[in-house]
Amino acid sequence: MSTYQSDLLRLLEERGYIHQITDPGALDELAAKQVVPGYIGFDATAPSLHIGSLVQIMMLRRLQQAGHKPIVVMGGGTTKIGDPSGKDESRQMLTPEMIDDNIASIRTVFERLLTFGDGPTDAVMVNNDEWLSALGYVELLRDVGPHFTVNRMLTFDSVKLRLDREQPLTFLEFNYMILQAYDFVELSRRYDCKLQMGGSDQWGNIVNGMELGRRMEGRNLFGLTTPLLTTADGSKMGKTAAGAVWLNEDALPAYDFWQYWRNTDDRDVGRFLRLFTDIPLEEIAKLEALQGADINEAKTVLANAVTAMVRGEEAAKAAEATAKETFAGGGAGEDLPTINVGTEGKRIGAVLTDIGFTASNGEAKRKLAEGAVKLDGEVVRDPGHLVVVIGDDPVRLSLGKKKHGLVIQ
RNA sequence: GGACAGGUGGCCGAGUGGUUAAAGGCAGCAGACUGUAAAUCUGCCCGCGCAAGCGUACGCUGGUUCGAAUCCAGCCCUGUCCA
Repeated sequence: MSTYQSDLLRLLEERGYIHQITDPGALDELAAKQVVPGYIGFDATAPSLHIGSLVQIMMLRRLQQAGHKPIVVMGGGTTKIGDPSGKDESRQMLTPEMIDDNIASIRTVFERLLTFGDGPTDAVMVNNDEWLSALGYVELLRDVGPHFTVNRMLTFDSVKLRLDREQPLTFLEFNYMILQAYDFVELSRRYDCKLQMGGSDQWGNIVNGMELGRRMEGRNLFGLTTPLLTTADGSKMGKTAAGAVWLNEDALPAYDFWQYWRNTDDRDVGRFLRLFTDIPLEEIAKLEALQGADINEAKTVLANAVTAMVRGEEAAKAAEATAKETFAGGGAGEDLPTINVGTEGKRIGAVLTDIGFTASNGEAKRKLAEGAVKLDGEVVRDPGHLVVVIGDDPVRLSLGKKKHGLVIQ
């Protein structure tokens, strides 16, 4: 299987990105002899992507590392429609301004991971709204419509799922796949884009795009999907109780981001190191081989590498230092969340909620009753307890073993 | 437009007039055990309040009743079938 001649496919293969490829042989040949522009589409529904998208972003990074051209397609236009796949309900509509703001915010993360510019292998970011909004309805029906049969559209998982679950699928959403397919055609015209990548759930959409390209323009296009990434316990990546693990700093502090990786399941460590870091494979093999508690070392390496890449070297260092002090030393690092209670002090329940450890005063009280709350290592159970800080020394506040923060005056 | 079925807490899903803040499951949080892992066991799991207590909640709006998620009417939404 791993007899690829191109750097690209070898790299993707050995690091575990490949689930399916439409025509591996031909793509391999192409990638070995020329620069292959490839794209992945991203959602613009929120001001930040979360780590569920990180595999895709990494794939673009690999593409560039292997000497090809990554194209980041922001779904500004398709966001106006809403992707029906996997969603229970229709997506909420966003205003064009919100979408633009989201894209600008998301771009900051891409700029850390890809090299943008005008060179042949520099990354570019485009918004599919550019061409989708320009399409006239009649024109679209005439040019693209004939290449889709409703019969086939109905067989797509994204559609079938909704229908099977007896959930609504609006005509608007039904059109999503057509517009998405059209993206590929447009990108092949503009950038001679040859390859679309995505998660395995995008296979149908990707194939649609390829076919449309072939039928409309006679182009030979390729598709490649990654395995659907789940954690070892079977859950989808990127969601925690506190919410999604966002890539943008203002959506999730670096310390929490770092902690997410530090808490990786043992069984995922090797896989994640390959997918989400540039660490050489030999080194990963060594880390992966660590047994028992030693594997924590590998988790730290993982957390450092990913945080450094996404948030910057500084952020990673600060997060690691804080974690070390907090967990190993029993002290408190500077990077912990901090809350100010002023000179008057504040009731413990309010402090817990304000710092974000508990969602409500009620939950704070329950946790107090359970004996999960500590101030400077001392269990506090009284919900009426007033937290007062004397002088400049912060008080260390803990909920359970993992959530720590500092209370200052 | 018509007939039928349905809309319950983050999700799934019981409940069909009275301790029902609403069974059970999942997810989540905490405790024990550990390695900031997994598995397992235990507790918690609407909001406000230090507390007594209060306020919200079963699609929406009204009504019946001492009392409704449960009955009635209208409306909205979804599905299936018919036109």
